[in-house]
Amino acid sequence: MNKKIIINTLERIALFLELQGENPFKVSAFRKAAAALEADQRSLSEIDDITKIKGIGKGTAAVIDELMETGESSQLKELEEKTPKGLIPLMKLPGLGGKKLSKLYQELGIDSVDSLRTACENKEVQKLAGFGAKTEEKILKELEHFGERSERHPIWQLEMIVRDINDLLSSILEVKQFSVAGSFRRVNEMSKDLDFVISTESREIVKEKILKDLAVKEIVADGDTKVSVVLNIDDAINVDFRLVSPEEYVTTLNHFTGSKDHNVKMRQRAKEQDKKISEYGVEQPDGTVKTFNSEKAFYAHFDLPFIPPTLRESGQELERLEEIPHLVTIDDIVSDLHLHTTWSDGAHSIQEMGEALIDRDYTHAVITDHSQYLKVANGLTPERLLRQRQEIYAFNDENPEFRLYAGTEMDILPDGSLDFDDDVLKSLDFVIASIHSSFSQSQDKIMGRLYTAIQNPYVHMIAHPTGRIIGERNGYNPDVPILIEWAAEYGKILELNASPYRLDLCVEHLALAMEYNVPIAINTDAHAIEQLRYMKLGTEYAQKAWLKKDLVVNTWSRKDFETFIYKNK
DNA sequence: GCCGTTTTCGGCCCGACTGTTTTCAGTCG
Repeated sequence: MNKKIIINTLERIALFLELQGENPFKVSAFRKAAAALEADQRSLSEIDDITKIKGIGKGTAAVIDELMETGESSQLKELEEKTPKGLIPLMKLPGLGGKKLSKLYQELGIDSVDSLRTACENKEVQKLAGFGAKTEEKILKELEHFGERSERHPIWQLEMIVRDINDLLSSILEVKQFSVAGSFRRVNEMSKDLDFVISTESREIVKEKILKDLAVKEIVADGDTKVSVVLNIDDAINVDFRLVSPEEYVTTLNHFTGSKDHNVKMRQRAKEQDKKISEYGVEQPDGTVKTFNSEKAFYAHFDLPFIPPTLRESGQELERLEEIPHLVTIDDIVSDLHLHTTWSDGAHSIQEMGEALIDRDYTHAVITDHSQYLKVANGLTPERLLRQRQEIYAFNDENPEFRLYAGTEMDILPDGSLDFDDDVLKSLDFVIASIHSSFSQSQDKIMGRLYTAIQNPYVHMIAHPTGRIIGERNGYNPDVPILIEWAAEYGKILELNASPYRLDLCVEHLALAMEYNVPIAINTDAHAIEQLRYMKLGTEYAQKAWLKKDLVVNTWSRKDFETFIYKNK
């Protein structure tokens, strides 16, 4: 029996109990049991007494035992027979939860989108206790475009919107402080909506200005402290604004940054000290409410180090506190090893790129334009590569405190060969190998291509190892655990491409690479100076994998970097 | 359903908003 199946079964039981309108604490008990099992690092065979795990008791252990013995859960089976599957998608309708759906099913026999629509149209729903005409209207309206609105938005789409909203909020005088919160602040790949927390003493004015200057399609909620709107852009996006006083700002930001699990763990901790956390502050045992100037002070109040938003996920982070000081941050980064210029498909010259890198206080970087195969990107022939190197070294002569290295982002061709001969590669300081073509080849073929690159003594790094674009395409589906083993064996770097479109490798694979001590380079792959900012996103994303700074190549000094790149020369 | 070194019963994170009520339940984050 696979652990994943058990976790899924427990979660499914919770879902069905919820649809039955069961006691919410009972529902969450099943969810907690699933989460506890998932958080436990051991495999099933390594766990001798499952009820020793906190959150798993007699009832949930019985489900697990039965699953292990028979492969099935009679409790889930019974629930599935009792509850129609058509109710599950209805849980997604705003305003409908387990209680209301249960009532609709029990009293009107509603078990699908269609029967719900018919019942609303016949005005049967408003007759039920707890429902009314408004609820019925709202359900009908939601049903009109049910399933159209995409559930989750990719980080690259939201990043642009966040920048626009940041500009708007910066321009409002009455706004004292503000920040994006929610899963976007935690650097999740996908988010359902955007949350902003705003500190102001003039809520009404700020609210008015936001609603006036933003392209608002619909106002979803409009209360004292909360405005919730749907933006009028192609892909409707929900944005919540929380308006609070300057004193409350930090605790509100913390609350709406979440995650939910992190907040629950923090509140439990507070409770042990007889304190109470809410978005407005921390209520002390004597009833007074304490507020904070910074999140650092907030965590210090509970004898905790500052926990970066990126780590606030499962609640497990509270048990890994001693690792936090070793994690990579933007302040540790001294180089960028994957950059394009006007020599191939970049927007800026070597000179412009170099100066922008110096402005960022980097000590070194590598220019890695595309290779000749990539004709659409104006890829470089060996001859142009030679001329480019002269320009790079000329820049170094004028800027002795900084160093640009001559590199390439070389294509691994569809037939499995490399785009440059060893003689050419040998002459370069740094060689990246990447796949940009024939994504649909079999996994064997893709792995063969990657193996050729990994084995080559002059290749230093594999860029964007899976080729994925978040929310758009999965890439070329390599067997990443094997790739990681190869990288460890041949001493190669794997990239964390920091572009919000890619974030490739993903969190799970970064964590696996760290187990194998494979060095990781966080690179922007910038095709223009503005894109150098992606480095911050890259380091934050790396934190989600608990990546240690020592393993991140861009934190290495120029001397250590040179030792690595010249070791086979 | 789970939990307990002030507890084996009575809590379970906390509060805003909405729509239904006429003091509150359900939903949401």
